[in-house]
Amino acid sequence: MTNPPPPIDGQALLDVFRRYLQDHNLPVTHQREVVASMIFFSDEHLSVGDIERGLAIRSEQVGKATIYRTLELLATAGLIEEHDFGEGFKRYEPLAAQSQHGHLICSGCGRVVEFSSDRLERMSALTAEEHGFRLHHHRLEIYGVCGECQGRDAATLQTTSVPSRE
Amino acid sequence: MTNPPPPIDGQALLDVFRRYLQDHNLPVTHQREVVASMIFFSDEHLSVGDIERGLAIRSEQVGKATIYRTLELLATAGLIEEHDFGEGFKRYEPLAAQSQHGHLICSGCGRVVEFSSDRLERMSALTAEEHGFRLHHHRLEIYGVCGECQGRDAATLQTTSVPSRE
DNA sequence: CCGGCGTTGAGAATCGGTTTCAACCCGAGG
DNA sequence: CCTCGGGTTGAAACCGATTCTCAACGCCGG
Repeated sequence: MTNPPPPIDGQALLDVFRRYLQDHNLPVTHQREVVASMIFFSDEHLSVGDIERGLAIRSEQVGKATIYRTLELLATAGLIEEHDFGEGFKRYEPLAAQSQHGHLICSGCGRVVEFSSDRLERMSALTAEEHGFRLHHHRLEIYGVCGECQGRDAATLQTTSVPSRE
Repeated sequence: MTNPPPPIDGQALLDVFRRYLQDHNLPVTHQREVVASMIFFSDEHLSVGDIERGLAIRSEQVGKATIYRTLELLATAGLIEEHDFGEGFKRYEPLAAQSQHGHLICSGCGRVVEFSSDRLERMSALTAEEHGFRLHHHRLEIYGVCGECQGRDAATLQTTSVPSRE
């Protein structure tokens, strides 16, 4: 049930980002470093709001335009991945160069659990091929209710009558 | 390789929707019917803009607030599905009560091809179970470049370096 | 045919995200 | 160090999608 803690080396990613900037003749600015750090040193899927808030707590003020621009850079560099879980905004996570993975999303508490699967890899490659597509990447999201929330819901249903609405 | 034309019976879905409204003591209004029809009788993944435009062509004027409200109703009723292909707005498609499917999205032309796969069904069920989740639904999107666009890209690359036929 | 209650729709508000542009900073060259 | 120039920054304006507001309206049971 508990997923293993991500073995992400934020410092290493940050170094790669610095080198990426240098290689592309782009200035290594303080803002770029702190925004990148926020994501690299987090094991959550952060939203831009999360990043803004986190920076404010650290007394690092960075305009949101710069946050978005840095995220775009990081995505282009292939160091982070953008996700849309249908909340009306996007979330970002450091991209462990390792294999791709899917997301299990709890409709109850919003928790996101990552998983990877060779089966998934093989299947999407096969499917793309069948339709003449050159595969770039895929995105699998499984929505459901996690064990905890199932327990809570069951308890709630005991104490309340059945609501026809939701 | 070509995907079969959708065997969606729009009329049946519309009937289900009417019954759903009656069962929930909600008025069956003209607006609700025409908005639902737009989606039920289309085999595309329509955006709200598409729906507005389509209704305007039919000389059916429906406020966008009502369109959104009807879409929410339809989604709650489980008759349509909401999709976000990262275009900055959402798209909707009638939900054939049948099996779920995934989407192949061409990064070149934006074309969306549907596919279904028992393998996918089994895999997501298994994955959810492994993590203690009660599966609700899943969403698989495979991004790549379709055959046509691959051809066009190849041709473009030719003409930029080598003077040849168009 | 009536009345109540839910629906409708125009417009305003919200909200995530992008653009603008003048001030500013990184970093190569003196 | 100092200087310069192009890329970067950020406040605010802008944008498009979606939601909210609220008075007028229409469905439907009686």
